[in-house]
Amino acid sequence: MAQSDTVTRILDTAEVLFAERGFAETSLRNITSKARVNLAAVNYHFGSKKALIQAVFSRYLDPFTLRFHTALDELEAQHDGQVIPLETLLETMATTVLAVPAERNSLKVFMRLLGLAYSQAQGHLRRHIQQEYGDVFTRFTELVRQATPELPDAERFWRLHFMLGTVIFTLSGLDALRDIAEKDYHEQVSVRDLIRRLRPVVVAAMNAPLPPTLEEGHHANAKVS
Amino acid sequence: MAQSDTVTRILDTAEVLFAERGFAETSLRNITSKARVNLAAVNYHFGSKKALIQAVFSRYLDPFTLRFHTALDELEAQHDGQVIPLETLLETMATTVLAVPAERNSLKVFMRLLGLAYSQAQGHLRRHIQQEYGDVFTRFTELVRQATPELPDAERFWRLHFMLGTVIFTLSGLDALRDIAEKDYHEQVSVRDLIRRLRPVVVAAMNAPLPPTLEEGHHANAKVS
Amino acid sequence: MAQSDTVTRILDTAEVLFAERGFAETSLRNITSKARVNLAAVNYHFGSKKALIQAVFSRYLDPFTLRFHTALDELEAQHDGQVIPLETLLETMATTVLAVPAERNSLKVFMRLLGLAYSQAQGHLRRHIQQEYGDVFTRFTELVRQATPELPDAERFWRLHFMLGTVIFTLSGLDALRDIAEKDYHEQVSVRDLIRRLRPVVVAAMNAPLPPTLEEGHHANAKVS
Amino acid sequence: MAQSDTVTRILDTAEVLFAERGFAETSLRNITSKARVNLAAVNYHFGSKKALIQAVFSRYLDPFTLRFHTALDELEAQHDGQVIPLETLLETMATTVLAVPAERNSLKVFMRLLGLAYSQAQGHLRRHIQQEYGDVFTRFTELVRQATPELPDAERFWRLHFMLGTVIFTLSGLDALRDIAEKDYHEQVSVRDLIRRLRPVVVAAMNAPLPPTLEEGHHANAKVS
DNA sequence: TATGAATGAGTATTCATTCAT
DNA sequence: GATGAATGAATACTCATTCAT
Repeated sequence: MAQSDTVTRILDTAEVLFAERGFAETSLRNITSKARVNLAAVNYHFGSKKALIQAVFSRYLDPFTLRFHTALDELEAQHDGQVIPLETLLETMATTVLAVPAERNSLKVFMRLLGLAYSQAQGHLRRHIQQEYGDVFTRFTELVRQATPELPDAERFWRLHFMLGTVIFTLSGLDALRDIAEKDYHEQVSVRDLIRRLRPVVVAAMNAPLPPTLEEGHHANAKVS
Repeated sequence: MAQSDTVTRILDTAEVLFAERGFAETSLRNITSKARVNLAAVNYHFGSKKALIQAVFSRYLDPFTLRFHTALDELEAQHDGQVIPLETLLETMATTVLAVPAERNSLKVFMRLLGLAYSQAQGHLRRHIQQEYGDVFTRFTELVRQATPELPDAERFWRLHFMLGTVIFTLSGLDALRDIAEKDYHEQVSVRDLIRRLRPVVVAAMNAPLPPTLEEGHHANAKVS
Repeated sequence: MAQSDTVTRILDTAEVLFAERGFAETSLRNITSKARVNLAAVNYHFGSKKALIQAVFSRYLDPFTLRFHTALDELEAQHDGQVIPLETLLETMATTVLAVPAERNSLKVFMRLLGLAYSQAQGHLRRHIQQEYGDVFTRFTELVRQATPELPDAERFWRLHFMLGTVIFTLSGLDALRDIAEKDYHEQVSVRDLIRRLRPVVVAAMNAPLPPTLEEGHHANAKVS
Repeated sequence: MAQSDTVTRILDTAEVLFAERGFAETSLRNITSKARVNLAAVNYHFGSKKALIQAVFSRYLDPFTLRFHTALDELEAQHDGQVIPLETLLETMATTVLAVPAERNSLKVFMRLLGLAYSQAQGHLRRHIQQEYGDVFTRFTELVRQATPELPDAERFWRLHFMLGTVIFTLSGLDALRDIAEKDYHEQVSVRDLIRRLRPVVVAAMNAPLPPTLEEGHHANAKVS
């Protein structure tokens, strides 16, 4: 158990420090000294810093993938071949996202990590995530496609990413925003509260009217790369 | 020209490398060697790496602030005390954002930098931006407030940040997304094209129905920190 | 032995180089390259250059403090509550000072280091010495007080420091002075020889007549800051 | 006059900073920025940092040498071939030392600088001082020799340096000692006050009985290098 | 005469990783 | 299975000095 304990303490400490400072700004010394673990333990147990970063993500994403597949299985069984409404799909995803960290650490940390995964120069991480967890997202987007037949494929693709940006940006920068919100509007904002606010916005965004096509749109008058 | 040249080359190189790899992952050696400039030149001209980072932002944000203030002045003059419609405000902002980098480097870099500013552990940078450029955003949000009187203040605050997330996330991760989009949908996506797609989404999101209040909403059944 | 060896070699080399050139003029590169040790070893074993400087002193002062306390214990036991004569106290201190470096390196190095500790801009070092080794000096000065009841406290304070200056200045600049002395007076001067010369001078200085009080002294006629 | 002004400001600033922190710890940047002078000015006007250090000393020592020679001329004229008493010689030296800085900056700075000259690794400085100002000290020690005919030459040499140590150590570390003295003995100590205390001590020290010769002294029983 | 720009060599320190035990 | 010691490479930054103007 001593080994397992060491591994767990490294992961627990690493995820918090990564979320707080980013990957490059968190040294193995930071992690091992805060975790009260030998400096060489990370390389011993994980092999490298990169592998540790991936392990931190796996601890969240593995159970998420499992649960999400199960939830989608149930949804499909319930609807028995019929189209699952968009709102139900989004609802299900939100519920699953919320459920996983509830078992473990905090949702905030998870979201910070997701934000970092996108913004920081960790190509290996993006590749790792894409490779290990791409399937469930492909399945999900296919269901979304069926739920929004009127949307051109490209439009749907972009809108899904618009919304991904909304969610990740907001939840990963939650602390800073929450501070401002509380100071200016004297409001206590919980993650659950934020999800409540997100729902109608996301739905409205997905159902927004289509943009004018390029032909009938305004003429570009400046070159922008 | 000698001084100006060195300073400019440092800034040009730094902004590209920062955008590609992030701040911590870009060393002064990286910058100076790629810019073909002496290693000590950064500290000579800027004082520190932090100051260089801030200078990179200032080169975008200074002209942006200037132009945006001017544009808002014009808008207010045109509407002569009457409320400026939300779409006009968003349109104006988009135009200004597009105009500035067009004079300089690329919009993509600017957006990547903005994304990094939010996600990376650069407290000094967030403070610097807030302090130097907070005014024009305050002015803008006040105009948005007048354009959306039916929205509660807190709701407007969050929706603006939802949309900020959408824009920054999408535009800052543009390259990766564009690759996928082109592969899957055989579509060439320009920034201008993306802005066209963003417009109806943002408007719809801002005008989405209000969420149910907490009292009448679903009961929370899981604790999420 | 590996660890002990590296640490010892760093300390041995550092104390010699510090004594020769001073702290600021001795770089960690100087030390590690001369000690045939990895450049990072100093930071690994000591944490910082400051800590190394303090460690160099501790290696002398720790055994000195121990021995001096023991010697004073013995003196007090011998005199059984009666006042210990000043000359005995000075004799004991001299003997202890001589004994410690005899076990280790050279007295000359120790004295050079002490001189540096006072003259160089190493506030941290003065604080460290004061804090770690202040007790034994307090004990010593208290015994000196009892041995010289006729001296006003302030006068005794200053005279002790006058003598400290004599000893440290002479012994720390020993090499240069010795060169001159040998050239001019064809005399081989050992440290032991110098101590012999110091004894009557120090005793006479401590027992010098009191200066005229300010009131009856010469009137100051020039302002000196 | 602009040039002269620049030179003076550099010298004024340099002597203060050198006295506060030492030579190595004071950079040309420190000096020039505090003096509000161009960074290249030191090298322009003095040629190098070493030359600046020497110039700082010359500004004190040149007038000192002049005055001291004059004072000794007068003394010799007054005593007309007869031996000048030791106390008179010491008195004259003290007066001259006090007089020079009174015209310029502070005595404390001068003494700090003298202390540094001895303790810091500035071989060039010691050589410079010896070479430029050795004569007047040779003249002075010859007069001291005549005033103390009973002292063996070597003994006189050492005692003079003992006293040099007393004076330089005390006056150069004055600030720290003054702080302690004021805290412990509630005494305000001026330099003039300290000189008053030094006088009887130095005289007593110079007149101390001769030490036992080596033959009749205690036998050394430990080798000390 | 004076200075802003530039530079090559240097500083202490930190890094992830390796290795012998 | 685990760890203290060690290391080579890199980090940001500072230095005194030079040089073109």
